[in-house]
Amino acid sequence: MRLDILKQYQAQTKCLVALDSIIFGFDGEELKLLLVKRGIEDEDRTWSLMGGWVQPDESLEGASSRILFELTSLTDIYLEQLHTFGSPQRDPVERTVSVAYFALINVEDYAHKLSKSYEAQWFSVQELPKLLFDHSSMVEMAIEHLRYKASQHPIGFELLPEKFTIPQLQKLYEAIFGTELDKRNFSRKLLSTNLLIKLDEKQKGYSKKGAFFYKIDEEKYKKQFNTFLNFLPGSTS
Amino acid sequence: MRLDILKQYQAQTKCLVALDSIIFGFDGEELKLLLVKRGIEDEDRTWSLMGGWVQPDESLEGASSRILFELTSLTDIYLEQLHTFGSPQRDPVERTVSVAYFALINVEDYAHKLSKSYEAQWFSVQELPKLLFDHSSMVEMAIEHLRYKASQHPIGFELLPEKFTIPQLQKLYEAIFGTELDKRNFSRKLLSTNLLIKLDEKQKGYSKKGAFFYKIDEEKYKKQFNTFLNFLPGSTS
DNA sequence: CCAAAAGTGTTCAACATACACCCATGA
DNA sequence: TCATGGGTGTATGTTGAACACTTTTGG
Repeated sequence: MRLDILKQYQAQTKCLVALDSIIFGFDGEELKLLLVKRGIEDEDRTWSLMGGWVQPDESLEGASSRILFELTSLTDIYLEQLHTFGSPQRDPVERTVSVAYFALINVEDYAHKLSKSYEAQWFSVQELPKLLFDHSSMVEMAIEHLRYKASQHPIGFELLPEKFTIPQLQKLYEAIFGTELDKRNFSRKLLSTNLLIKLDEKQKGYSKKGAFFYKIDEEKYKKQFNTFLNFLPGSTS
Repeated sequence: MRLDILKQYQAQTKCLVALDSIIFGFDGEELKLLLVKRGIEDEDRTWSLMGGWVQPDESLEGASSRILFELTSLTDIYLEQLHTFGSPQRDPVERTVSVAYFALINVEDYAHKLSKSYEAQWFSVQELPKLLFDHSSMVEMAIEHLRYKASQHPIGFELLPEKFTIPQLQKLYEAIFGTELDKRNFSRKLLSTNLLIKLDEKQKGYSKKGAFFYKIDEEKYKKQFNTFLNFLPGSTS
């Protein structure tokens, strides 16, 4: 190793590297965000994104899965790096570069798994509290990204239980985009992807007639994920 | 400030934070990447992306502009954060988290501005040399992102001189997507965006007839940038 | 039997594709 | 005058949007 190179490395100021997760969920009606209580002063412990430090021998993806697992006890979650935030003043305690991750989980199935060690709570994305540091900008970017992504890829499934109905899926898309959709066009478009497998079972309790459950064709879904599906749905009249 | 919080900050291992730029250019024929010579051993100085350290009081965007300016003397460049790379072993000297930035510049106009202090060279994206560390994955991701982005947004203009012809623009899109396009459909689609302003001047020297120059309507371009234009062009027969 | 949600088909407009010929000019 | 690239129009198929009625069943 050349000495001047080593010196150059040693001359650099190091930085704290943290990670924050924007965790989306869907309860059947509204798009939700999972927040925890956190703060640097006793008196102003505010709501914030779930986060943590990147450990010395940990990759960023590794850290994001670990942190999500600590909070939710879930593995195999849809997780995607969103953006890295690094303005010098973003953390008033000490300069910290934070890598934001974008996560999609299914509220209903896993609500009971939430760790008791955190004061965690689901908030509607419509009514978010004031957040720590620059977490509001992270959330804003994440919502924009969710829309972008959901318009191109059938990513919505990540937010639903394994078995879901078409009206449920439609409500999800309506929540993501904040619009109403025409159910005839929606279901036609959806079924034309051939990504759904119709089950014999019907949903009980929600409506009198009951809607058929579907599940996703995992094979095709994974294969087609990176093809553009132009999934932005047409609106209702 | 609560003491336990402060202690928690102090207990964390800090990390070197660097930045690498994937700089695209277009010479009228091929999509190019700007690389510099760099390396940690005398004997294996390899080609690499232009990069640098993030300074203590500098934002990430600030660092990326600074580093690009050092190399090219250009300001006001299209620059976008791509992804942060942080696997523990990516830099063999010491753990370094690197934020990759994606830059689009115009080769022709600014070729002469390249700093002499770096051994910099344009390479066709078709024939890239072996690169330092994980820079090849960064480049791969950047190319994919360029395609994605260019298919949705009229981002191609960033790679061209202020005045350009429609055949030039078509060549650029062909280079980005690695396909041939039908010029009739391409120009119709392009002009239908109403983003181009036809100039009186014609290009000289390249063809006998000469093609009209166009410039972009900056106003509309900026306004429409974040609308999806679905710009993926149809192919030729 | 009625209210509430599920499910389904058709028409029309817009857009994407395929395709071929004439134009301008420098050599 | 001819070779080279520039520029344009039309016909056809596909896709998305608008729109209304029938079905099921729990209360």
